[in-house]
Amino acid sequence: MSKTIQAVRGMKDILPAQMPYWHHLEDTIRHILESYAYQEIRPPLVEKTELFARSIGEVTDIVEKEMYTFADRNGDSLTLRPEGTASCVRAGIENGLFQKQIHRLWYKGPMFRHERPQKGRYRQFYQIGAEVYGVTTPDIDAEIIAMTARFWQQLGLKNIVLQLNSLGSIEARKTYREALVNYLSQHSLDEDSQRRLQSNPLRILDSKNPDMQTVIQGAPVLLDYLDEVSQAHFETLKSLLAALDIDYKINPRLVRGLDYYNRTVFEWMTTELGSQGTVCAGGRYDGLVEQIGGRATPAIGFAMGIERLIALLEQYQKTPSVQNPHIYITMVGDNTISYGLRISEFLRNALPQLRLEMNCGGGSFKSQFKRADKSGAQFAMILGEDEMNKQQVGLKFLRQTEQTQTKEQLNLSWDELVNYLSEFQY
RNA sequence: GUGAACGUAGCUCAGUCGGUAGAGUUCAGGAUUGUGACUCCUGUGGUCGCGGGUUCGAUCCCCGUCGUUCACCCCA
Repeated sequence: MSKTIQAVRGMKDILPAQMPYWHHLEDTIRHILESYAYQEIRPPLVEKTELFARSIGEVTDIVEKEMYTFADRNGDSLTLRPEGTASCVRAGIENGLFQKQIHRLWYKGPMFRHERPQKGRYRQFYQIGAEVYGVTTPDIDAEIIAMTARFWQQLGLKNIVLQLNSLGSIEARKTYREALVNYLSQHSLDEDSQRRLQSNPLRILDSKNPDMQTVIQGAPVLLDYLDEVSQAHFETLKSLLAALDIDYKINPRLVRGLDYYNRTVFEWMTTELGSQGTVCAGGRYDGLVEQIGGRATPAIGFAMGIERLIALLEQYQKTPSVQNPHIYITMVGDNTISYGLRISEFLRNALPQLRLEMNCGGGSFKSQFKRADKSGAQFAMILGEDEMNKQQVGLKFLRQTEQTQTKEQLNLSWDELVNYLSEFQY
């Protein structure tokens, strides 16, 4: 034990028992994304550090203290991506995807942030995200939100609520920020808030400290500072959501942690995961492409935390179980192993859908049967010297279903076996 | 980064007011010389997270460290 190497802190193995949840979630989301005409993109996991510093914001926590940054052999500073949007934007610019075109992109994969691990928060965690480039109008905001709502509905997840806000234009946000800082500086703030006054004053509005609530109540409201265009954008979005019957709650204190957001921001939250309740979040970042060096291109996107969604799925247990083999092959007697191998390869040729598990590693006949039972297989195949000499197989039902009234063990030739199995409903 | 609780067999846990550990389960074998699920028997499996201190003696007490969990912070 003392010399064993453990996984690095905050990085977990996703074990076979969990895989059905992951597959189910990934498949469901991917099909929906495709039904909205999104196309997958897979940028590298590593980028130049500067990319994240410039997009996420120099003074954010992510960039200041949470990135896995290291020097490449040539001295370049590289970083394991802490989020997906920056890479997508970079890839889009580099490959000329945004030249007066509308692009709907999606990605999935691991992200890395050096945070203290906690429920729903890991140092390597998985996100699925989507982004749309080239659309200024709020129709796309509404479509994106409708699509995310469809995710939860399709996955059978309840109790996820939508919070919505508008940050206005970059200029409006700046004006508001000044007003807010001005107001807050005249009041006594707790330690965290004092720190945030410099870095991200809008965050102070989100403080959980009860002592801060009265100060927060009296603070100027962001929505009052919205420029006209942003206001109209927001109004249209709200009416579109109403037309789609999508419930939402305006949260004037909803600010995203990343600097690049403007106008629409939204968050899907649950109260069932402890303090990490945000399951999906996103918004507009109309200035980002230009900021990274591309031609000015409006954009909107979101990302969701897969571990958090899986945790919800597990609570509801709305998932198929692990894929058991259909047949477990047991063997006794001389030369029956090669007979078993030949039959199993023959069957895999004839019936590619079939899941076969060979008993490997020996063991008494009894223990082979125990393994067959444990494997969850529908059938045990028995291959002994008798069967081999007659070029047959024994097939025994291990489980009772409507289909298996015949509980008798069958003895079949190879061809009969293929016929029998091809008509069997699993 | 801050705080709290916890680290005993592959898994779930008990235990020793300080005298180097036990159950269930898993796995292997047997009762049933080629037939699982129930039952019974036997066996494998632990430097009690790691390092140091106190002590005749530490898994237990103390300190440190690593890890886990939860909360703060931050965020998906």
